[in-house]
Amino acid sequence: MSTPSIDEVAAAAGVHRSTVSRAFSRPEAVKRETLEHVRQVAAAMGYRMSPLAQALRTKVSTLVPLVVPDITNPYFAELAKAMTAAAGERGYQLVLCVTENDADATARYLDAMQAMYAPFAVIAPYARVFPAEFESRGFGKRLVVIDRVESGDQASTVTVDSAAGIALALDHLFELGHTSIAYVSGIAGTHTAADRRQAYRTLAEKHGMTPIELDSNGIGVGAGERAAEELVSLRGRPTAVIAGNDLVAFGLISALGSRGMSVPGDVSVVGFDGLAFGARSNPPLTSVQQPIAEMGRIAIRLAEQVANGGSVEHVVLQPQLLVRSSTRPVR
Amino acid sequence: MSTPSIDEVAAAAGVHRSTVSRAFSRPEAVKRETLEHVRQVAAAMGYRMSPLAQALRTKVSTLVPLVVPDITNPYFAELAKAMTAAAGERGYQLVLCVTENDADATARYLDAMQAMYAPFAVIAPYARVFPAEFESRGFGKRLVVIDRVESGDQASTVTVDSAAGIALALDHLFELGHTSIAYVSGIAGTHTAADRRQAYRTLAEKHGMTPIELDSNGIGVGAGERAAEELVSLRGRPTAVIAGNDLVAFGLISALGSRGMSVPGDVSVVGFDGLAFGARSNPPLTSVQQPIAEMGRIAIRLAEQVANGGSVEHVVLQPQLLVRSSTRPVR
DNA sequence: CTTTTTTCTGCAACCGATCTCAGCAACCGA
DNA sequence: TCGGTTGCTGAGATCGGTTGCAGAAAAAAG
Repeated sequence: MSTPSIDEVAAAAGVHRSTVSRAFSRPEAVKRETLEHVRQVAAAMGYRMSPLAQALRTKVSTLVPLVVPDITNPYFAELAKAMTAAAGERGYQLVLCVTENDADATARYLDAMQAMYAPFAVIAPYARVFPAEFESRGFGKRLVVIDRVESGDQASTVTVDSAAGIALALDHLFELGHTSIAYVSGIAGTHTAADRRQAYRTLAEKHGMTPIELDSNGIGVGAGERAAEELVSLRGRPTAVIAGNDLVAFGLISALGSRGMSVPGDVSVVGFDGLAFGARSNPPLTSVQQPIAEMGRIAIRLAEQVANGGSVEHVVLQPQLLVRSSTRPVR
Repeated sequence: MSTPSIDEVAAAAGVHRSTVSRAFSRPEAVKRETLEHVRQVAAAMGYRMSPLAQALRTKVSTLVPLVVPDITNPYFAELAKAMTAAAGERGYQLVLCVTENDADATARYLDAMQAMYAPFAVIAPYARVFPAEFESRGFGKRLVVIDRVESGDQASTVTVDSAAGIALALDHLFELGHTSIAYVSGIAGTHTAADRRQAYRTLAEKHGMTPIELDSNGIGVGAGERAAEELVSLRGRPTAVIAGNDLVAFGLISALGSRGMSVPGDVSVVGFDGLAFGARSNPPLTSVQQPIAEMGRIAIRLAEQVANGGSVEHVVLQPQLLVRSSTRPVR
């Protein structure tokens, strides 16, 4: 037996539909006794309002799409987890939209969610995103991007300070005595990926080190593999490498292992993301940690802000260094 | 400018609402010329039907919930990916419901999806699931469980043959000369987890080996950690261990590494799941592979079957051994 | 004890579709 | 030519809520 409709509840409580409706969505507009009575009757009947009917009428739902390219990537998985919690706290229901990095799929998802009257959308991209493309897709500025964007007035963003993160990694390695530190960017074509890489170059030179970029024009997966290949063949081999993200770091360590090099024995590795899984990898990964939970909460806040007519904003968070076991003093 | 409503399209095409509706949902009931005309006008206006209004009226939506306890667990992430694809192929839209292993959250999700007129639900549990609990939650038998269940007539299931999988792992290790093979079950309280463990016991004894269970009453995360602890302190230390799932295997390898033991140098490890990530772990993980993509497709098929009044069914798939680098002949 | 204001509830239109039913035209065979 | 099908379209109720408006009852003001 399915849940009763509003009319059945109204009949049972001896009031009109609209009163039942108000009892739930605008309680202050109903006399106290009536309200209690209606709620009691409703509860007894196991009544719950239809979100469909509600959304249809009000043109607003509590569905919030989180668009990610690949849920299999633990970074996006952790983000999804954090965003689910953050959305739940504010009464929203997160809908995960996995695009497999396909622009069409993204567009379809956004259209579908638009049709469901989602109040706004959050998107965590794999490649540079052009908010203008989304403007036409109906969400306008009601969009939060977990990356930097080209033209800052079109969508809110929340990111972590790339330069600060890279500095954290570099300083840690300097303290351990490393002086030859390479960088693997990995596959992501996001602005932040580019920023981290640029930060590496700039900071390396600032410290009088010549930047060594591994797999510098790598495409697709297997960045770690290719980087390892390059690394072992390098004369004057670097003693440490910073990876643009944790997944690349894992791949790199694996590929290094296959070539008989151990981490941190032969080379130190620091990742970027600070994923929980890094604590159980072999070896546990030292990494620049992004405050993912906080990013989720902020993303929701920014989204609500523009949805309520507020202004677009760009929040940049500070990362922290998470020291585990993949780095060690240079011999 | 949002998408026009059916009435606006009808007006523009000079026909009645109902004709526009039929032009899309029951084209064979409309004269050819009318149909083409309506479709043309609709396309020109960028019209798309409101899934909300549609679902409200027909009491059927294309939303299919996939309930998983933790999207951060790569097994569930891969399952989600496969199910998204499988659902998409059949015209459904998967909605990921992450419960954080909380029964209330599960109930809330199921209620919500029921209210959205989801035709059925797929659930991948962390603990034993009792379909009876869900029967009352509105989905009745329109439920597919990615695990074995207690009473087989209440919900369809799709699983992989645990005994066959364990046999695969065991035979592989036997071929490599291992004779002392331990087992770590890990944290999952599912029926399949229990089945794998039982299969290990049975098969070990059948081969004249005394079963060695590590962390045999482990609770919560850190199974790999505790198992490693036990393993190193064991006299007559096993030369290989089978993990109940890949995640535990990763944790075990990590913890072993921290204790100065290398895999596969000191001990061989085989996992269970065959996750893609295992190819990039250190070392790449030998594992019993579940045909996850196929499981997704079958889950959808079974669900459709009971939704259309068909019968509950239990599909058991055969696993395959994925040999990578975490196993090696015994010295 | 009126008059005015406030509080509460009911009425009915509306959101955007679907679907049964009835009506009309064209077509069939007799 | 006429009754009976068949094919197509329109009318209007319906799904389950929300909300502006109006009116009754209660409270406050005069």
